Amino acid sequence: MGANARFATALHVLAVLAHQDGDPVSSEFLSASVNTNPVVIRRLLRALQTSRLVETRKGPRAGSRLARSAARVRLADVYQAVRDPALFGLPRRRPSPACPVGQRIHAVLKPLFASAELALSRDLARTTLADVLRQIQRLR
Amino acid sequence: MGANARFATALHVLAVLAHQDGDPVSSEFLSASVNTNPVVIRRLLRALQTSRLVETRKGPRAGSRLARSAARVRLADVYQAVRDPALFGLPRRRPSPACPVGQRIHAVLKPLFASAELALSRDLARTTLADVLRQIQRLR
DNA sequence: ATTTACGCAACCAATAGAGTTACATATCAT
DNA sequence: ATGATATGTAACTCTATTGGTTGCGTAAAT
Repeated sequence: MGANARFATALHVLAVLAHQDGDPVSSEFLSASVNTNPVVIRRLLRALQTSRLVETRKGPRAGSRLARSAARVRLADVYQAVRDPALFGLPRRRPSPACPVGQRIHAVLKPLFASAELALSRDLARTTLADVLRQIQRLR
Repeated sequence: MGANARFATALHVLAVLAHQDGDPVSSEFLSASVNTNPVVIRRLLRALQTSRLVETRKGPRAGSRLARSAARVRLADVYQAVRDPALFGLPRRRPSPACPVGQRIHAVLKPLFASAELALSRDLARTTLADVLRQIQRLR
């Protein structure tokens, strides 16, 4: 998939849940809309469950549904639920401690990266899942 | 490497260039500070050259140096130079056109993603390479 | 009980990126 | 000119991540 496509897929899934408001939706159904395997969807749903964005029941006529109204789900919440641990990673290999720059660069960069990611989250918090659903329905 | 570690490595390289202000620095020297292979650094430098952030000369006593003062290099410029084409990718597999949500979700998400990335860039534009160097030197 | 759908482990495949090697090319110094 | 130096670039391997897939156990509704 593309870079960080989990976020887009999560929003897709949540949009379907919002669209089918109330009714539990099976991972089979979701995977058909996303065009992938049900297990991939279940993996994604687990992250959304952990963040209390969706609830899932087992058994016949079961599936997943939103744990709160779509208006209360901000894109920033979804991003937090499924994002990679670090948007801006640091290289695996440690810089040379012999170089004055290498010795300190990572310590300097960390808070700068944190600030940038905060700015990102703030922007994502401006839009809710309800907004997304509204736009989807407006496109008809 | 970690996710998007190219950005951190690029900033590391540029910080070294700023630190050695004026003097051309070889990819050999840079790779020692970053703790990697010179070719990896040269690949990175090419992206920075393309964005006119560094200039490189060949031959003996040659190497790379900043193409403008460190105060004129914003982190957002560096990010633009080395970032992945799309911060938030879309899944490779197209959603089902049979599903009303799947049919439209990507079109709705695209501008939302663009807005978030713009917010990110705006934050990164608040800091310059000179700021980074100053902080490194302050840590002594 | 039977059926349905999730949970989860295990594995394979595709992808991207770093790392590496090798060699051609440009340029400086003499 | 010539030799030394450092980049440019292609080609390859290695590794990590992620999606995709299969199989089976388990919970819950009827």
